[in-house]
Amino acid sequence: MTKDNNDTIDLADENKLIAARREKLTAIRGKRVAFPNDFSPDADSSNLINDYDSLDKEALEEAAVNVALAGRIVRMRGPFTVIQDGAVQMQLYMNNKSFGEALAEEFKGLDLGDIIGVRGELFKTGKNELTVRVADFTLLTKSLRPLPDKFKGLTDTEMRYRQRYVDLIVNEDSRRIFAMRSKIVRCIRDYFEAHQFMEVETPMMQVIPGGATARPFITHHNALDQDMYLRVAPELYLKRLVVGGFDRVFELNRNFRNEGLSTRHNPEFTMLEFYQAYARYTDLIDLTEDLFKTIAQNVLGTTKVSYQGSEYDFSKPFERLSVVDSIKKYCGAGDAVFESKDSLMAFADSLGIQYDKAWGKGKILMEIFDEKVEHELDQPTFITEYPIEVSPLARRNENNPDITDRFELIIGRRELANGFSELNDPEDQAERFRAQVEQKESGDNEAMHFDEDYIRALEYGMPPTAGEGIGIDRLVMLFTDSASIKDVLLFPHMRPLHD
RNA sequence: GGGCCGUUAGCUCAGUCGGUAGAGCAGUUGGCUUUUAACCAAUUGGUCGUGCGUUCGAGUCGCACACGGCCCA
Repeated sequence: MTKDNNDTIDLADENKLIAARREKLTAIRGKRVAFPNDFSPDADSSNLINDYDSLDKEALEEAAVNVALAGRIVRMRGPFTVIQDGAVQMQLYMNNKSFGEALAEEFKGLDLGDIIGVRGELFKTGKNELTVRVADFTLLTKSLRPLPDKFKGLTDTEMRYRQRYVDLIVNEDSRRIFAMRSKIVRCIRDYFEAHQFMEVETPMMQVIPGGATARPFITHHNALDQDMYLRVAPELYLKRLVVGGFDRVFELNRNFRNEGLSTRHNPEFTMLEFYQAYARYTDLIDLTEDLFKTIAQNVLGTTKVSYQGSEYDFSKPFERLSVVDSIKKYCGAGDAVFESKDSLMAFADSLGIQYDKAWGKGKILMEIFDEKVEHELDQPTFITEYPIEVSPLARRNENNPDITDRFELIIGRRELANGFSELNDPEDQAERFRAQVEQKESGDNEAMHFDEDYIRALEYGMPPTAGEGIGIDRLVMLFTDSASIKDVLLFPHMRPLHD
C-alpha cells in the first residue's frame, strides 16, 4: 500500500499525476463554476443503444437524433472518446477542431475519469458503431485521481474491496454482480409479497440478544446508560408478531455475529427470515425449492446454475436426508453407532473428531455432521431431524422426543437455509432457555439468554407456525458464481490500514 | 490461531549469482483525426509494504511486524 491511500492531501508531496489534474481544476475555478449542476441529460446510453443501434447509417442520418448525454470518460482514442453512464458505454466523436477556441482549450484538458455532459447528433462510424457527434460539451466533474489500467483494470483484490468505487468504475463483472444482487433481493420481496407475506422491520439493537446461538457485538446506549447487543437474528421478534396476529411476516435485513472472517463469513451479513402460521416445516421445504427455482428463472433465465465447477438444476426436487442417515451414508456408520452416547463417542474417536465429553449425544452428532458430512454435500440437499439439543427454538418431533421438526438446506458444501416448525409450547420453551443458560454459565458464550418477554408472548398463544432463515450473501454467491463472500458485499469488512 | 504465497511507477507486471531500477498502459509535448487495447515520434515518473540486521554493497539474503490472498482449525 502506498501512503496515497490514506487520503492525506499534501500538495508538496502529492503524486504528480494528481497534482497536474488539481492544477487544471484550479484553472477552471478561476473561470467559472467548477462543479456545475445545471446539465440535464435527456437520454442515457442504454436506451439509445436499444432504440437506435439497429438502424443503419443512412436511416440514422435521416432520423437526425439530437441527444444530451452525460457520463464518465473511460477511454480516449484519437478523435473518439468513450463515456460510461450507468453500466453502459457510448462512443463520442470530437476533437480539438470540433470546437471554438475556448472549448477547444477545455477539450485539451480532459482526462480519463472526468465526468462530462455532451450535446450532439447520433451517427454511425465506418465500423458501424453508434456514436454521438459532439457539438458542444461541459466538464461537469473534474476527476483528480487517475483510473487504473484501461485494459487490465483493477485486479488487486484488496484494492477492489477497499476502494469499491474504483472497482465499480472499471470492472464490469463487479457491476454485474451487484446488479444481480439487487435483482435477487427484489425477486425475493416480490415472491413473499405475492404469497401474502408482510415485510416488517424489528429491532437490530436488542437488550437480550436471541434467536440464534452466536456471539453478539456489544454496544452502549449513553442516555440510558445501558449495554445493548446488535442482533444475531430477528427470530424472537418476528414470532412475537405472529403472536400478535400477523400470520405471514418476513424481514430481509442485517444480522451481526462476533465471529472470525473468512471467504464465507462477514461480521455483518444479510438474512431473510420468514414465518408462516398454520404451516409445517415440510411446507417450507416445498416453498424453498420453489423459491430457488423462481430466483434462478428470474435472475438467470434458467433453472440450471453453475457454481465453481458444479452444476445445480433447481427445477428438480432436492434430496432429503436425516442427520443420522447422512452420517450413515457418508461415514459408513451402522445403526449401533447411534444407540448410546458411548457408542457415538467411540465412533467420533474413530474418525478423529474432537468433542467435549460434557456434550450430549445431539451435539456430538452435529459435530460429526459438520466435520465429515457437510463438505460432502454438493448437490442441493435438505438435512432433517436435527437433535433437540442444538435446536432450542424448534418444535419437538411427536414420535421421537430427541429430535426436532427442522431442516437445513445445503448446497455446494455450505448451509444456505435453516427452517423448522416453531416451538409454541411456552413451558417447553422456558425449559429450553434454562438449558441454554446452563450452557452459557458453563462457558459457552454462544448460548442463548433467557428471554422472559418472549415466554410471556408464547403464553398468550402462538399459532402453530413454521419459520425459516436464508443467508442472502451466500445465496448471491451461488447465483453469481462468486468464491468469496467479499465479492458479493459492496463494502466487505477489512482491517484498517496504518503506517 | 497455524501453514504457504504475495506486497516494485497512478494501474498491470518483469527484475538472472547480492553490484546503484525496467516494460506496457496512463501522464506530458508534438503529429495524425471514422478509431476499436487507435497509431507514430519524443519524454516525465520510484521511501522497491514498514522496521531491524548481515554485507564494502540489499528490490534480491535473515529476523520481526503490517495488510491481503489461498488452505487448514
